[in-house]
Amino acid sequence: MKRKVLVIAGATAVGKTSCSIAIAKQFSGEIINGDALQVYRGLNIGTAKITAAEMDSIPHHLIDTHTIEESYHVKSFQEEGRELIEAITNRGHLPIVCGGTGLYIKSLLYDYTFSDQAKDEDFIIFLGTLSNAQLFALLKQVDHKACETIHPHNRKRMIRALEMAHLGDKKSDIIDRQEHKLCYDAYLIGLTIPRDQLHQRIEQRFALMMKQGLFEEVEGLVKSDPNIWERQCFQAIGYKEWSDYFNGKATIAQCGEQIIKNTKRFAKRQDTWFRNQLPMHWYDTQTDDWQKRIMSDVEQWLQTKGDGNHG
RNA sequence: GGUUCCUUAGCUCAGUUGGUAGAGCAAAGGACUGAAAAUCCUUGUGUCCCCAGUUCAAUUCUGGGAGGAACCA
Repeated sequence: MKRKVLVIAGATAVGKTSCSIAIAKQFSGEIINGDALQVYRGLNIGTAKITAAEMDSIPHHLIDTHTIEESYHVKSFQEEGRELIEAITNRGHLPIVCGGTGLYIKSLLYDYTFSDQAKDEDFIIFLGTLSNAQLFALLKQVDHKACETIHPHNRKRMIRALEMAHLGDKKSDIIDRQEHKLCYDAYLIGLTIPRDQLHQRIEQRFALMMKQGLFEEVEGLVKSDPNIWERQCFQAIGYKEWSDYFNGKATIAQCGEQIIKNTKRFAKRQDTWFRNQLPMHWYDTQTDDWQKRIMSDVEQWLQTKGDGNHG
């Protein structure tokens, strides 16, 4: 029988965190963070990370597990997430994945496979010297099928596919070998709210972040690490935008505008992902009874036998 | 009060020697299998401020009106 996993997903600032706490309390759950950037210690305000007080003694996992010098990847998330689901289930608790990183959540729930092969840095450096057209031509030779889904301008994807082929397992072959079915008896909750209201919430939340000391947090990180701008974690919205300020190219207000704009775009991409990539059950947080409906739907789902046919 | 200039997409502005219009930004939609808060793709009908005149035809020319800007009193 498949393990039960509850997922709470949706765009940034819809209210996933408070929803997850309410559900965890009701069904004795433990929360697995599904946000790519909340694993980094020190990135707190800008990632809207849950505070110890907000956790309300609900166990949380995959938060603050990495330093800002480290890099985190889907593969690690998938491995650690699966181990956690196992452990939490064995404890008699309900695993609840809560977050907004679509790829992470999908790779955890489905049979995505990532090889163990080590990187060939020299090869990647070589690929970096090629033009887009050259990369595409090369990919066409080694993995013709992958070309169908990778746009010839998307360097990152072309380089990765070429790397996979170089290491001996083509991207298209790996995908063909998968069943593309849920590995768990998962119930996916998608939180949503009309776009214009989400935009308002994003603006309000940014103002709150500034009040809570976002700028000071960034300033502290900049002072503590001379290479901070090259760190993977500093491609996060709410952090990367400040480089213009520290270079003297923008004011604090201008950086703030940029952060709000990027957050709105990000929220749109998240919506698109969850809408089209995963079998979500949507709940509009504008309706009065959305929490009640979630509680009763989850209750019902918990009583079914794990056949994985939800969604 | 006078003179000159301005009014076109959500915003900033091009433009049409008269044949109903297009850039940037914003926005919307989409893709996504080891950076994913990343990376990449697609999308422009709008009373061309209002009214009247000239004209086969006016957003474009003429007159009037409204709103705005600068300068002069």
